[in-house]
Amino acid sequence: MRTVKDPDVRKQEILKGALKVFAIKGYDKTTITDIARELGISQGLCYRYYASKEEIYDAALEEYANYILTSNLKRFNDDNRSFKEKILSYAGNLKEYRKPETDNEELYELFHGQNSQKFHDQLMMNIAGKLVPYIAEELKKAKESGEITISDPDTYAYFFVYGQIGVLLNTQHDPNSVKKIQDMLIELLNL
Amino acid sequence: MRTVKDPDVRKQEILKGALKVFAIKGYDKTTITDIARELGISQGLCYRYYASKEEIYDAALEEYANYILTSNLKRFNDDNRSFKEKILSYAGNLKEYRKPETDNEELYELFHGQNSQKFHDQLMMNIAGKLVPYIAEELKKAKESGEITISDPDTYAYFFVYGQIGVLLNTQHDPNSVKKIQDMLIELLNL
Amino acid sequence: MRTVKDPDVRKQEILKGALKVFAIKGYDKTTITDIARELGISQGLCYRYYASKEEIYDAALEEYANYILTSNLKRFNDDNRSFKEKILSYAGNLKEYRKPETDNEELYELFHGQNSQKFHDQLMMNIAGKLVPYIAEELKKAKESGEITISDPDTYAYFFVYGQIGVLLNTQHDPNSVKKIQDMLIELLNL
Amino acid sequence: MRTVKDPDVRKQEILKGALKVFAIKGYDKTTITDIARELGISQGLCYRYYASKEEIYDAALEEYANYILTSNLKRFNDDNRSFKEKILSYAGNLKEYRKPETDNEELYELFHGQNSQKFHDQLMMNIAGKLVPYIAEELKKAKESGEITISDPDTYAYFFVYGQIGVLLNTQHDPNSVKKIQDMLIELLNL
DNA sequence: TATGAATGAGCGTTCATTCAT
DNA sequence: TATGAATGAACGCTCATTCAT
Repeated sequence: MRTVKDPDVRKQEILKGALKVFAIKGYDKTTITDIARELGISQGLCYRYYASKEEIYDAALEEYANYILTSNLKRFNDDNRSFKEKILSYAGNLKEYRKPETDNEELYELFHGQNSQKFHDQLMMNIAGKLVPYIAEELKKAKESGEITISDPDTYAYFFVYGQIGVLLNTQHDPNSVKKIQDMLIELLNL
Repeated sequence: MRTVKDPDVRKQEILKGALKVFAIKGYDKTTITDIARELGISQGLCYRYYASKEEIYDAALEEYANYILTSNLKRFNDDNRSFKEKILSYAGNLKEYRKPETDNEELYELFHGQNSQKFHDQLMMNIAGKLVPYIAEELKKAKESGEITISDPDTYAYFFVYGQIGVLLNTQHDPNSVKKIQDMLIELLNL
Repeated sequence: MRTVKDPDVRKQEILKGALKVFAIKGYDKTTITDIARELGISQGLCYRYYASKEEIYDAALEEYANYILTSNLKRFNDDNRSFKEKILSYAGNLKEYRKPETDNEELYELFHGQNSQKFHDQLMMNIAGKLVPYIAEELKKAKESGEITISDPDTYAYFFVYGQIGVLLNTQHDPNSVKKIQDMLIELLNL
Repeated sequence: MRTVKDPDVRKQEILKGALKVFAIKGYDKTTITDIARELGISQGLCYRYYASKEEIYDAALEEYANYILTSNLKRFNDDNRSFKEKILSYAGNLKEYRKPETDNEELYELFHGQNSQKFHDQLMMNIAGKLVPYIAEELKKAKESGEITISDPDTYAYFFVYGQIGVLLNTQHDPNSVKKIQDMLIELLNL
């Protein structure tokens, strides 16, 4: 059975299948055959679109990180909201990154498997790195407008992004974790 | 050339060699042969002391994490110091975890290689997890003594540990990173 | 040099090559590399068709046992022959199991090597186990028709099959062994 | 802890320990370390008395085969018994080879393990080979004395020894197997 | 474009054997 | 004589990658 598809569609499709398998089994334990079987294609085809397994992995991780970031920033960039609203909502956003509205719902469950820890951490780190500039930007604006008093917005940005991830990473099963972070932020920033 | 050594010495020696190679090349790319060659022993000998490559890796990571933690806590547990002193010094301590006084100096340079990112991250995560309880403890004491006003010390502990690591991780080449963190902490905690 | 073949053909081919090498060197001393080299293929290919060395061995032994059994039963099941004819011919059949009419002629010589003793024994045991039910069936028919007088056909079946194998095994180089067995059978069963 | 023993005692001791482990685990899966551990000695010591693992195995198998043979022949060689008594008792003897009177009782259970099949078969084959001459001798005497009428005692000897083993091998759990063989022998030989 | 049979380098691991003590 | 740490060759097996179809 030989199905011909538009190259761009195929490329995207491979990424999606790879993402799922990598998330379940982790990089090492995932084979190209696994990915091909997941998609119902041959291994050879993967190599028409990506030069190596590593390239597929990187692309898949990047893709997913961007996807999460984008859906989070949608709410974050809403200029009608105050700094306080934005900064407080972001903890909740991050927590729910695993509940995408679209067709990735099945992934939600995957990240609770044991094998996905490393993937999970890497994803978090990737997202955190991308998120920092946006938070820094907000902090700078808030500083200029006098809403908050801080010395170095960049340091704060790193600190807040990674700090929140740390809390979320370690309190995954605490339903109040978001609330606790928000309380803390209010205290710390005198909001 | 056959050199017989005390089992405990050998076991430790293997850990040290493994640590170095893992740090340089990362888990996957490191082979048992690499480790054996590094130490000038046969691969078979590694398996006399550890059951598998993974066991060696875990032991090496754990060992190093404990080493760093211990040397940091030495200063941290000094009860003559005030809360402020302790909390401010800890950022500096963490930053210098790669400059042990003893014989691990050679490792210092290793962590800048490209392949060590994953190892580095895992090490950080491991240390962070171990560190949190101590920070939480200090925060609780400071809260009770009225030095600071915070709602939930546990959340703060995660937040501060991971937040600081995030800053350090991303500003490795900024000589002022410690100073910046300290300034931020003073502001945030009104110290 | 890459030769693509039909999977079924390849699978059979591997079995045949494996059979030869196992017969020469025995299970332990045979490596997958040996088998691959014998066939002029890569070791990896063996694992595409069989999950392990043991699986290859079992399949090869089984295959050959069935082959011998089938060619023997062809003559044995000829209902035009009397019980006496059948039971006497079977010793000769078994002796000649190593002289297949088709393309296995080369195997004939192999079973005289020193290393093949274990393989040889196992093959014999396997065939014997498969043969017993047929002999038992014949004995039951002959008992019912009054051709012979025996108490327990099943016991006789085991006894006769293994007994004959024992003789053949130990008199491989005696050209009269078949004749001797036949004489004995005539005496024992008063045929 | 270093225990010095008489060389001959040690050599015998090693054989006994090896026998046990080989019987349980089979040749391949048994390591020299296993044997050494069983005996509470070092692996190195095994090599002072035997040149290789295979030599230990062969010696152990041979030793045990001889042991069983000897204890069986004790009863068999009793010249006060008639041919009929001897030939009928031998099936029972063989069946009980695994119940030695002395200190090998523990071995009795071992031969029921899954791994011991090959060892078991080899042992049987070995014993059978050794037993044939004695049976042949008895048959010749009986033929000369007119107790039985047979053409070629040697062929009969192989046939009877292997035939009986075949029955015993395949009816291990039938408590009447010995009785069935004896009935058959009486019929076949008109005893 | 797509398939999947075939390759082959390389891995983790085992263990009979050696030898410094 | 006895130990057991050390060796190293070899094994079974995996899998990213290639290529004939």
